[in-house]
Amino acid sequence: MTSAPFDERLEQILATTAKVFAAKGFHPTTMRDLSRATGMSLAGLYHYIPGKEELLYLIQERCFQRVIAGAASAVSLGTSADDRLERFIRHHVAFFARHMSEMKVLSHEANSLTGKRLADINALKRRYFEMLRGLTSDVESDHAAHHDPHVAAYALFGMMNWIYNWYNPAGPLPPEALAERFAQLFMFGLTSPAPSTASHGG
Amino acid sequence: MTSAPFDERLEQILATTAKVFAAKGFHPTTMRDLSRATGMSLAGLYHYIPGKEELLYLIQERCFQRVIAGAASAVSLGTSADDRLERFIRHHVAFFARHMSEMKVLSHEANSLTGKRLADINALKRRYFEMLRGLTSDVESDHAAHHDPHVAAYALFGMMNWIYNWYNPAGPLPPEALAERFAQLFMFGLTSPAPSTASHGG
DNA sequence: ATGTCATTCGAACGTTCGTTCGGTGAAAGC
DNA sequence: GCTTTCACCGAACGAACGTTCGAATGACAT
Repeated sequence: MTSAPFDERLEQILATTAKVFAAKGFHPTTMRDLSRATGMSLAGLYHYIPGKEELLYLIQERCFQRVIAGAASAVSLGTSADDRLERFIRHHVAFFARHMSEMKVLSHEANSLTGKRLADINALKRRYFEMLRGLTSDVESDHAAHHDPHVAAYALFGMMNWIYNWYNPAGPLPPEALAERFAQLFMFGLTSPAPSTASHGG
Repeated sequence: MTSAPFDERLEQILATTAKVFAAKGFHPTTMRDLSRATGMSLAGLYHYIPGKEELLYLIQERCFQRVIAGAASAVSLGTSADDRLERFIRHHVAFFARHMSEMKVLSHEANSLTGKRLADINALKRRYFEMLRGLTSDVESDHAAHHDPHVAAYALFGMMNWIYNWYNPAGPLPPEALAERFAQLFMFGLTSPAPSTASHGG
């Protein structure tokens, strides 16, 4: 029941809103901030969305669906437990680095939603987490390692979801290089010798 | 120029406020929430602090000073680069787990301050970060590892500072056990064989 | 030309926010 | 005994918030 131009305009609004939410945070951002950022009147915004919280929900829901689909696709190409986990890591980190605003909003505003919308997003989160926990569990079985797959999965998510606090995708370290380093670091630890790829010296 | 009973009352207020900030977030928390939580009138609160933001600042500043001092003390006992880094990790994780409210507020509300107060906290953050980067750098030198100490330090902070999202200090895994697992995981990776300590089977 | 519908707007509404004002009662100082 | 100081409060203030209202605009079908 929605028309194409309507959807395109909504998409623009969501993209702009994600940037503002990422920069200022959800709660400090006012509808007047979004009005300014989108070049639209306050009332005009309400033609596209029923309220501020729905904007946050739409940003999180779309982003999460994409990251889950991408991860499933990446993992499906794996040839071993180790390989599948490394592919998951590389996909998540690279996706994060390439969609910093949306992923920051997803990570940082995880509890800014309420009610059904919060429950919806939490369901996606659980699905994604179980996906990773399956992988860490398989890897540990293969290596007879005695970590807890549950703890390992959360530790890895922490490592990866923290990057919005410091990483600059336009800096000297491109997203794929960051992803590779994270994969090596998590699989083999800080004390392991050089990763298999050539040195990144420069 | 402050009296002892005044300071004690302020300490109570800060402890209560930290819990509320941790539970609801800084911005959604209203002064009326804090009034209710402390059992004090709205105006009464302002007898102890000049404003809401100062509460956040005091919580973050005190907590950060404590964590920095504790880390310096823990690291000083180390006998090698590896040992010092492991001690840093164990201290940070255990401290985090034992002061979840304050550390969550420190991690999650890192950019909720403004102006001079923000600059103050950021200075402490830089000091703490450089402390860890020195350690990851030393460890990598010793092992001729080819990771980036900068990236490794941020990855580790992410791993550790994420725990407020999932860890329950009163659950089956006590803070020290969590700290030990994190240390092993970061030093040797997920694929490493069992850690040197006895198995935690059960 | 007329009616319809999507799109957009300026202006306002009611609420809630952080903060302040003017005060009260009790203890402390002299 | 009078005053000062401290700890605290009920009530209110002005500002800012999310949201809504009623109307204007333009495109397009009839």
